Amino acid sequence: MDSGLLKNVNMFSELSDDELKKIYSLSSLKTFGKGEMIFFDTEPYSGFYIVLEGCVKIFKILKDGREHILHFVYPFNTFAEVPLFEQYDKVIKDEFTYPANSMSIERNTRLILIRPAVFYSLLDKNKSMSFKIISGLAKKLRHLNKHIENLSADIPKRLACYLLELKTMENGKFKDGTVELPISKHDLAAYLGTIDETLSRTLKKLQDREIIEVKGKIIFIKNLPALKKISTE
Amino acid sequence: MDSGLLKNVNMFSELSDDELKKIYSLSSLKTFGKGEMIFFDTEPYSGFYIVLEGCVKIFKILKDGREHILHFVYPFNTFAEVPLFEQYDKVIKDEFTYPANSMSIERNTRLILIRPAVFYSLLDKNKSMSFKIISGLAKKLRHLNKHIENLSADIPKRLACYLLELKTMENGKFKDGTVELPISKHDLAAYLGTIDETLSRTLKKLQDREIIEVKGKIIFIKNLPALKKISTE
DNA sequence: GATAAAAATTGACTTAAGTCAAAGCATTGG
DNA sequence: CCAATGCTTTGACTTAAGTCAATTTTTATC
Repeated sequence: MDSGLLKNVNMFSELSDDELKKIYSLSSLKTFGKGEMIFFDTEPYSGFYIVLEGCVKIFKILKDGREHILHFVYPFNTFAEVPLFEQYDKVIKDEFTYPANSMSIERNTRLILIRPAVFYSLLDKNKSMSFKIISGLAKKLRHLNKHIENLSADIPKRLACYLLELKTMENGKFKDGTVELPISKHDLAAYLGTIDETLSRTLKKLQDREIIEVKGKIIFIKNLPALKKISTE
Repeated sequence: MDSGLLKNVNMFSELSDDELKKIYSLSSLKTFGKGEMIFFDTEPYSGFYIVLEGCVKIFKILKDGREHILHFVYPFNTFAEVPLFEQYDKVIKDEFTYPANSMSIERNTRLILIRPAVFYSLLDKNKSMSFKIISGLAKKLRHLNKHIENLSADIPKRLACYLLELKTMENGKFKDGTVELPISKHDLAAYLGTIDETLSRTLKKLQDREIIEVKGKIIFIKNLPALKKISTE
């Protein structure tokens, strides 16, 4: 009986045999060949996975077609559990998608899929605070994830993403498309993973192309569609 | 009384006024000027911080002196809480250091320092499973953190780090300094944030310098000190 | 308001790493 | 055992972004 294997999963290590059997009976066992996709990042979230055998890669496809791998997952580790802690309501309503793609990279990868409802009922005893902490950590994970994604793009793109994010955050502070950098240009350069000179030149290039206008820390966005294009292309 | 401010901290939002007062009385209030260091990543861990006012940057100093910022932290958010969930024993014994550096980037940054013991006694009600989940998330956070760090290094360094990590992981599989890549070179390239050709050339360069010898997925480490040097310089 | 100090910009140069195209190896299945 | 497909390597070329050095602009302080 495979349910005993679940004891090797850190998260479940202190559950009773009965509880393990129940989880097992409520979950799906799936087998994948090498190179088979497990899920895409466009797909609605339907639960997290435990690797019993084989290996899985978690990755993003960059716009230019390259793939950027975030994790390899080995037996008795879980993946795609983070969305469970992000926004309970949305997960329950199937309004969430997987945060990345996953593919089996071994011939005989065996997985267990744990559905959200099964997991939430387990978690039911430990409420409030612990859940909040987890939620906070999940947010940071998500943030770092995005950061990594940004770091493999070129500087104009990273800058465009930052400006657009800033515009969303500051929403309402200025009527028009103006944003104000909340940090020094030196700090912004370091945040974008580059150096002062390059940031300066990149800002200038965008200004010469009439996409933005820079006045110290105040930046007028003169051509929003163009900026959006840079941030996605 | 400042203890009421703590209700704005997500993690504490459901605690009673008495509990908040207790936390406040057991913690230290600190004020920093712009550019003042809050902690270094070489310093023993002594608790996590809550920003009441101002702004803090969390960053790593790269070997060439550049700084790479991981987060900005704004009022009512916490930072340096992750070590609390990593290895309880080590935190308690002061064997942990902060995972990054932090500096105030505003004139009048006010912070509260929460010591581990205070926090753990709060958490005491929610044990076992929730704690394990948190611990799992924390591990991934740490992993992503390292990944980001790697991405701002050049490819030879990223590769050297990977090989050394692999050597540690596989410890004992081979007697000598040999390692076996557990993934395809294509996947390794994507994991290192580069492309197949560059990985191939980088391996060759290391081989020409007699630091390693590549035979398919088997890699003999012929000059460990040199590899270590590349991974740190 | 003058002067010092810090922050930001600019130019000339270098280099790491990506692109494109082609060839060479190796697995694997019929 | 040999096609056939998928990995891996190599070469020639391009380009984004970093370095170094100097200057200009902005900000703070007496």
